[in-house]
Amino acid sequence: MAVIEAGEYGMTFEEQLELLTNACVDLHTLPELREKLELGRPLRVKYGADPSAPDLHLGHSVPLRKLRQFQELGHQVVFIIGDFTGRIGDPSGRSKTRPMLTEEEIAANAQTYAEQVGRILDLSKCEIRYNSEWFGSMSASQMLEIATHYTVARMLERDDFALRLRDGVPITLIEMLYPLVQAYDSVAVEADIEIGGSDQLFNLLVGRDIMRAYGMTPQVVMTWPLLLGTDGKEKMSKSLGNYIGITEPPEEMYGKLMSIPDELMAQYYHLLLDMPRSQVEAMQRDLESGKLHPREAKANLARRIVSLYHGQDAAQRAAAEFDRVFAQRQKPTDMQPILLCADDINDGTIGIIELVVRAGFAKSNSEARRLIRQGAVRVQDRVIEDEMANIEVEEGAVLQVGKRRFGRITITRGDNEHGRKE
RNA sequence: GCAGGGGUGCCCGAGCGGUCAAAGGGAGCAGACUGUAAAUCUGCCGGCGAAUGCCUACGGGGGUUCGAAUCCUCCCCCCUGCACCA
Repeated sequence: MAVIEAGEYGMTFEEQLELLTNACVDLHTLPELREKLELGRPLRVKYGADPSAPDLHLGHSVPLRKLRQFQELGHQVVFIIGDFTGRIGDPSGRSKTRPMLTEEEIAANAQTYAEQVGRILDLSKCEIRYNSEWFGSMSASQMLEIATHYTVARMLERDDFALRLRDGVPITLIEMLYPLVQAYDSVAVEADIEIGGSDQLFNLLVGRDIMRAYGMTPQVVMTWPLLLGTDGKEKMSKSLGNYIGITEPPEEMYGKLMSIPDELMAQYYHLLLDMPRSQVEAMQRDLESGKLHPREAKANLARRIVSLYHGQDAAQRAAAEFDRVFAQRQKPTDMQPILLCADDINDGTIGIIELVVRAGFAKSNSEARRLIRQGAVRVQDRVIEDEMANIEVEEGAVLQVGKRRFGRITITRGDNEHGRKE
């Protein structure tokens, strides 16, 4: 999974700089970065992870891929797991209380996290640190001392604090302390550089101040844009459901990538495939002039991204499958089974509503009924419009709901357990 | 602690005794159109039911009423201002 193509070694200094700063939004500061790189030693590049959300998506992959590049250039990645803060819990954001995590949960999350990160980074070369290492044994007075180095006014400069204050959304004190805690991590691990998403800019900059307060050379801060989600409107996030997980199967990933709005392609090429700006612009010109069909550009994008996580063969197969189902309107080669057993079948038939629910394509009978009324349900390519219809049960018969959900009837013998929990 | 303003469906938000499963928007789903894109248009969007309908739901408990999301009461939570304060 080469992040950097041929010629990665023996890159000139300027080439390295260009690679590392590609797509970067904030850089504090370029002269300092040069200076650090010129030291000629492996730099300590810090990245913080939140152990409460172990599911990684392509949005997370942006900084992670950047870390990978640092790694390839011989630098030391320092991965911080924020277990100390995670254990405290925090009513952060709007009104949702972030759950307190137990040690076991954090350990489990960290494990899941590591597995996923390992798909992008060479974990054997990462230094993984838990911040309870230094905070766990810290005295209250040491903790308070950290707080002497920052003012409330400066904390309120942070956009989301300012907005929440204005809108009357509560801000707890612990939230104010978080940036300091994160900043102190940089002191503890002696970070040379800290990278993150652009939403982290404030926290990363606090790190610089706190390091200075502790008599250290401030870390260089670099941030990358937050990747927009598949809806093209909001940043990619699991809770908004507009994400593409890095562990998703190739077909799924490919399909989701094909469904992004065209306007998003440039960003995805730039951030997820490291295409330099000049090339992105060239591509956009070709799209505008009609020299390049958007569909082609998107298919190429999807194939290349899927390749990163599943290899070229899988990406190729996903692409072929996609064309088969959507361009040629054929059925997918693999369909999820709809398990039915003798109990479910009356005189060789099953009610269409029950079938749709059983297949998992509707959460309730009402929903199934609606789908049928709307002409979304097909059995063996025939639209079923009568919600009372009984369907002949045949092994291998295909149920389709909407454009993309397919299931294949599979008859099982023996007692039926699914669907009737009592 | 005092005063005032709030808590409504997945989210935002209107309703302020019956006509409320609750306006409107967003999200979601489906249909049309397409490049499974976006945009647009149409429909759906608590559960059970073939259906008249029934059940559950407007922070929680109790009450008034023929009838409560709407009124009273207690409790919980949030916000704002004032007071208090190391």
